Amino acid sequence: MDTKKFSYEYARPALTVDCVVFGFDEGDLKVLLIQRKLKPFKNSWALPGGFVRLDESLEEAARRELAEESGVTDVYLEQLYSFGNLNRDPRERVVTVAYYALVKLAGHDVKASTDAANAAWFPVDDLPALAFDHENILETALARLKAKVRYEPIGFELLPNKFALSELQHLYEVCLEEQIDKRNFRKKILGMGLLIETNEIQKDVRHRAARLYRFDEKKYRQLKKRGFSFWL
Amino acid sequence: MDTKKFSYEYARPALTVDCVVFGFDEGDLKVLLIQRKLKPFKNSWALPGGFVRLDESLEEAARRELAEESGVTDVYLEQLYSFGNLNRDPRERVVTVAYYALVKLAGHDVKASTDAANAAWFPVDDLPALAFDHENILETALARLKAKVRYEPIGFELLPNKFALSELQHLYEVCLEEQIDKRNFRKKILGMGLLIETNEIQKDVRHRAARLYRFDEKKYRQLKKRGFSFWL
DNA sequence: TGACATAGTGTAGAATCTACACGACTACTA
DNA sequence: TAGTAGTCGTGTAGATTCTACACTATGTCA
Repeated sequence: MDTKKFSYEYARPALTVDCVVFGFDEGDLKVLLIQRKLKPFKNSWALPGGFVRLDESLEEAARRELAEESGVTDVYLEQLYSFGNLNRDPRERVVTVAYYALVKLAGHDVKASTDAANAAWFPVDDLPALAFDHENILETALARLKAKVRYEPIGFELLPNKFALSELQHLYEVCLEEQIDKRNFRKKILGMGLLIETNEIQKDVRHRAARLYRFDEKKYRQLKKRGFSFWL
Repeated sequence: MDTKKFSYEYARPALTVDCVVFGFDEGDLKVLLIQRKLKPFKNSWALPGGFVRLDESLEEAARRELAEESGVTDVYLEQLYSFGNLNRDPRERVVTVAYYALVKLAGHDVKASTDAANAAWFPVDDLPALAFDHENILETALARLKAKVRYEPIGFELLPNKFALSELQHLYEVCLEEQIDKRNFRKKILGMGLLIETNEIQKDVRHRAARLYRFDEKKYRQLKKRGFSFWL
């Protein structure tokens, strides 16, 4: 039985997408990994991903794989980089277009995202060995996140819609790996006029509750058009 | 005669690389384009590029195509973005990994690079219609160049090894599309300590000749390791 | 030798950044 | 219910950096 139905004049690499999914919870940065059920790297942890179909764009493929393998939908998703070294897959030549996603982890229950497949969240500084060149991809994604969080307001994608300033600050401290002065941080972030003060406060917290804020995405888009640039 | 020798179980998109080659000459930013000899878009101008072979990495493919189609070698080359929309190529599904290159155009004679194929340099603000989605790729490359020139010393890749400060300033003015104050520019760029003063001056110039400088790449790498960051 | 074109130089005022400490509020507990 | 523990929320002074701005010097060319 010949299952190889698609023929071409020249050899073609296989094309996949892989996703580095970041979440922020319990005070640190996490990545979503899938445990492989098939060879090669059977039982190893890997980034969610898979083959690109002919009837979908690259981003569509990334979103589909994300949904199928980990139940993650409606997230911030951005192309990261394409990896095409010769021996990244032991079976044959595979080129992958990597994406990274940011999810509001604290909102969704962690276990809810986890039960779709054998998926789990790992702290970025305590990872298992990964399949293929996925450690390399993950490092690239971390570097991108760290750089981009400074000049685009993407940090908010990792927090719930309503958050305390101290949570935001802590997120930045974790991403940038540096301490930030509380008063200076507040001055700067509030000075940009992109946070809307709600009249809610933190709940279930064992000390004085902080005021919650929302990110004003609409205003950000307006300001951006006029040449404003987010900077932290 | 069956020329379709390569068969796969699932359909695969074709994979190409395309290069946006920037040069800086006669005071403005130029792009290298190739005139297509084949359908589709026969006779249209397009970015140099072609199919990725199985025995070469993505970057190798980009360098090979660059050399074959335009004679350009030994340049700064960096991956830009991958484009995979469904109908970017009318024949079939083609995904392309785009790169951008920076060449020291003033050194090499323009015509020397041009005679390899039907290739020519176009000012970025006066381009012909381009094949496929190449205008989109080019815009993406321009945006990247404009952003990156601020925080990485890549501008030097577009200038000859020895250059006058006014040439460097002019390059920045063109890339950033804004006027820069001469004294402030000199203060900042010299203050970084990354320029080596040569004892040469401009030649063939019809006014007082300016002193030439070189970029101190070695020192930049040292400083970068210690956390220094280039900024303009 | 005079006209032209660009090279090369400093400063003052404004804006931004940095470092730093304490009273207010809430939950918990003894 | 008074005390304690833990975080919230706030302002300022000094250092640094940014910005705007104009003239003399040096070489070419006619």
